[in-house]
Amino acid sequence: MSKMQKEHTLTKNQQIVFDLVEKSSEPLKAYSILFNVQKKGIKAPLQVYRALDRLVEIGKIHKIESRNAFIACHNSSCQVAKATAFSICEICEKVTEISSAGLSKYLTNFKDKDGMKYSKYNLEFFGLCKKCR
Amino acid sequence: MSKMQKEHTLTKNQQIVFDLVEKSSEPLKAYSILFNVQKKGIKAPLQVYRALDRLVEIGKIHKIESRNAFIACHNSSCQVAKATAFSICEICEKVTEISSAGLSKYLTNFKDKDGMKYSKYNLEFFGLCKKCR
DNA sequence: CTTTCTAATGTTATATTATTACATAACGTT
DNA sequence: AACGTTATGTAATAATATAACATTAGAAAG
Repeated sequence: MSKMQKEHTLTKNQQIVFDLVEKSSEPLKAYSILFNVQKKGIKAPLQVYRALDRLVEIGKIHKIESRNAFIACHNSSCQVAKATAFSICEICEKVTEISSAGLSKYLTNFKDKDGMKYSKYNLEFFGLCKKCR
Repeated sequence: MSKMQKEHTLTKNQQIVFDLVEKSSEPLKAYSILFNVQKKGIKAPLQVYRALDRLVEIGKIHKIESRNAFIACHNSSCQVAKATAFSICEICEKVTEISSAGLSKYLTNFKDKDGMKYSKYNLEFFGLCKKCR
């Protein structure tokens, strides 16, 4: 484990939800997660949302805001989930996390007209993926 | 009217919804819009959502995805709503549309590892606004 | 080991956001 | 006038998310 990354031991529900999201090749929606973890004893939406909230907080997963869906983090450099970028195919809905040092550097250092600097950002690109073009 | 911008005559419901969003100093949520236009004869959520969808499509308003709220476009350069950027204060929830030629140019030209270029993006920055700092 | 504190869990109910389905009306074009 | 298209009206319901409150589990201190 990296020295820089704080260790977060996942609780039971968090682990169950994370395992599912992590295994998935596509972003999962909260109620789809709920349906799929009911056999593991999670019965209510709130149990899922609480686990998701915490997992987002510690950067293990990200929320795709335009889709209300969750995807595991595949970018070791966004450990605290403060700088996220995704590409989304508008046909097949495939979502990929973008790991670009240049992009991340540009946005992290971006200052607006008032000189305001931001502590966090989320960027979603839309277009057609290779397959769908 | 700019030569570049296509003229879109708004229909009755679209105009009612747009007028409200346009007057507002903060992003409005769909059901808050509904409540506020009931005196104008709009009675159902769907009427609001249809107007919002169309207004977003033609670039008169934008959706703040992380807040499920809508704000009028204040950026003459994003006429077709394909390149949007906002700053969001995490305390007071003030939202401002960012107009930065540099940012817009950088993102519009951004290509990922596979050389994929995108037709659209939405960027949301989070931090504390002047007042809340 | 037991008290205390905190975080996580369990459970029910409900709030909020958004869409499906279908019927009708308005409008431009031929 | 007939036709196709877009907008509207309406009811019902689906999908997403949170409030409120009770209970349990685990860590830390004495």
